[in-house]
Amino acid sequence: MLSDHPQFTERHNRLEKWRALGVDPFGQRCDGLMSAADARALHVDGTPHEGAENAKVAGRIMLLRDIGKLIFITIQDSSGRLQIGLTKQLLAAEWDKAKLLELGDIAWFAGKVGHTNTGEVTIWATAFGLSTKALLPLPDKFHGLTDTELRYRQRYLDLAANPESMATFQSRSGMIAEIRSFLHARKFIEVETPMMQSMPGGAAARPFLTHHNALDIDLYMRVSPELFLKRLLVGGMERVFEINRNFRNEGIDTRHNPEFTMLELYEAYSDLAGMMELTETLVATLAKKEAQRSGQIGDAVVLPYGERRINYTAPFMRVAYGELFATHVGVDMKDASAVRAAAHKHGLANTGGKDADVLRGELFEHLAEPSLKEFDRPVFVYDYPAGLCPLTRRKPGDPSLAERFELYVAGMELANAYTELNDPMVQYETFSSQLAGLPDHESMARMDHDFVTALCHGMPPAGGLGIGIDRLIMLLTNSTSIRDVVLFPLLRPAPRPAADDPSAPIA
RNA sequence: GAGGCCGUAGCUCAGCUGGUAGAGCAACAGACUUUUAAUCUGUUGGUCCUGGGUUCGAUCCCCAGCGGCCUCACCA
Repeated sequence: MLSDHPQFTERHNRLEKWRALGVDPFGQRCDGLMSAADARALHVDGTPHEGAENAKVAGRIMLLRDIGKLIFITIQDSSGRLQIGLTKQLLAAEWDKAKLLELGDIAWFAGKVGHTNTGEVTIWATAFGLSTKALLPLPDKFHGLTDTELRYRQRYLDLAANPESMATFQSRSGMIAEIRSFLHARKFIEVETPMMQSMPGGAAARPFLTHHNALDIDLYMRVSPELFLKRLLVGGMERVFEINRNFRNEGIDTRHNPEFTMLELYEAYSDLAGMMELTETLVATLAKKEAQRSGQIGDAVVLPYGERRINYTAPFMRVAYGELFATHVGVDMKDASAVRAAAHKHGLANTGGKDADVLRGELFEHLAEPSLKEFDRPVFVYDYPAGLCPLTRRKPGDPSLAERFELYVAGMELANAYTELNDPMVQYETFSSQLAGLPDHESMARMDHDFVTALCHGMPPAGGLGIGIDRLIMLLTNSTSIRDVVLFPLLRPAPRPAADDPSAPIA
């Protein structure tokens, strides 16, 4: 049984009626189509009721009003919706087929673009055909699909029935194209580095483990492309970027999906300041395009996000890590004993065994980071404690600080950038001390000898930047859950229907 | 991993101090040549998430499980 849906049989009967009329219900190629939006644009002031220009469109039947010898159908394609009028008078011999069309079917229509008595732009069909018979019905034609679980599990229904969802993913695609074109204009080249790695590095995150049969080795899904992209700097690719998936075996919530898309880029001879300029320009540019798309005019770029409105007009705010720390923890970050006392006071466990910078990081996360969601502008936080950033160059004149910033928008970490560390000896020692002090899953990075070797050959001074693409899309499309900007977010597998044989082999 | 909320027809949702369920849309039969979520007449459709318990009786109360959402924890 293909489907136990209660309407499947009725629709299958309808399919047989099409066959009886000599029509292949799973159609074929259709030439000369235009989009519904383009067809609509053929209707201008002065166009007569019955129309002047010819158009041919195809799409899914979303609404159908059968008034006897006249049928109004609203089709939807990726450009939007358009009304088709089918009359017995114009279609004569094809009328039996017109009466067979039903909601959810995919069909094409050709005719002149006119309008109805009430002014609705309408193609008065003189020819049409079934492109694909739908054997299952669409969700409620008015309410769409609201069940969040079904929206994620059956995204095709969400896209077909909920125009806002389609719009979000169209925006996503457009924004990623913008990012590529922005970087190409700045002479970056796009590369792809391994997603399956024998040693996961570049970020302190739990990896997924998998296995290669022929080589009989375990492999990790990457948590970051960083160490490979830097090898490319050593090789002479001076400006590289990758937009691709990272995989982190951690919790799932509104801001985290186990696989997520990162933009990571490296620019030789640049530094943290260069990355800040690039980030600010890129994010402000994208926000401006989105604001224009939604009809905003003028120089200010303000986009809604949940309950608040974020102003993306450059320059963004800039605040030193230590400044936020002093304000919210109430202690000078450089005063190690005061930091330890503060950690103890705020009940952080095992204060004794931890590195002082780890304590600083924890205090910051608990006390300072929450305040970042109060800002209605993007804010760069810079000058991080060096111990939290093993792949980052120290600040000239203050080795306790690292040349790093994070960009926070609406309290979300959106971007992370560094002046990259390129001293192989410092790198080696940092790796070593990180591995010695902490359990594996907490270590900031694992020892990667080949990476150290690469640095020995010389990596140019560089700035590096990572931007969480999903989060960026969330902010710009006003989506408060990452699952609304990831087409197929990870869910627990749906329970297997009882009728299925649980021992059936998986293809 | 912890807490809160939720799960009723294909979809969107009502309902009940405990007495085995309703509406709209969709579907089916019919009417209709200018509709706009078309309208009108008639009809079909339910493991009230699953399994226990309490009770004369559970969709409703209790416990456990499954799934989802939210908050927190985890988290370059």
